[in-house]
Amino acid sequence: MPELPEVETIRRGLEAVVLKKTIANVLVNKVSLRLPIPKDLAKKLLKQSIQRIERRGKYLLLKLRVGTLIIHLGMSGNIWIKPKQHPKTKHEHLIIEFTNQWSLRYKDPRRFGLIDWTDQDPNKYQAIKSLGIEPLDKKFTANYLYKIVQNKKTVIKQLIMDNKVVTGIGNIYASEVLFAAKINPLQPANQIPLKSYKILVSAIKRILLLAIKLGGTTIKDHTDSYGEAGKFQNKLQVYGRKKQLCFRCNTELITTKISQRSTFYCPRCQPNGSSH
DNA sequence: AAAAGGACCTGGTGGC
DNA sequence: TGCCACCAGGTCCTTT
Repeated sequence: MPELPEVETIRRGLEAVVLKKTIANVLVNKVSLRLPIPKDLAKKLLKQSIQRIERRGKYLLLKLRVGTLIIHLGMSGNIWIKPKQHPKTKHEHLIIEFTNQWSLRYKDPRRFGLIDWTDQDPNKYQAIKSLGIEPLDKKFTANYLYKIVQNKKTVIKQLIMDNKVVTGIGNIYASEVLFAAKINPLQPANQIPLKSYKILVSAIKRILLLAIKLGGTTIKDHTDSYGEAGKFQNKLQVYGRKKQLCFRCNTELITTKISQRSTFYCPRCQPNGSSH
């Protein structure tokens, strides 16, 4: 479910409540996520406090005085802050209780997410060290993408969703940024001129920043850490608008699959063959 | 080496 | 009401 703006929304919400609070109790569900939750996690966390909360792509890094808790929300994950006495609900796989009245609840019905622990620099952690550049980093530029693309035949939508190239853009925002840049999602990446990459890169930055500002996109169940829905779904131009008309030119939008993921675009605003 | 396809899961929806 | 097929904000592994 969550892409960069949703994860960032959750990061900011957590930061406001749990920073520097002492951990009094930890409850771990035994079921496996993408990996098993470390058996000794409670021991590692107990009596510590979270010093900083960072984000790398779609990963949250909760940095303690000793070690880092690494969290990924997969497709259906969320983190809520609830009063400790609030009854445990289904699929809450990790509950961290603080010495005050609050608790952090990690919930992930589909269990594609990840909860892990590292004593080392998290940038050396397997899943994180292979990540590409952050899209909101100044070093993420048209020239950067253009250079990478020269030996890639993949279609542009797959390229911008490739976490090794640029991390954090998922299925919703991929369709949205390509519409904004008037690039057809099926266009081979190496056929797109630099000029179009400039438009694309600025569309990516602009749309991600706006989505963060609006608290992310709530299609089904994304919320911030207090349970509030996002507002970017009201700004979606193509994603989820099956058989509806383009807001810009009134043409019926096309829905297709690219590597098994639903893809939406306007055949008139985003013609194939001409990337502008 | 790169690309395609399947696997991993639960839950919601729409058709019959 | 039930059953079934299909869909979903992601990643990883195997096969071509």
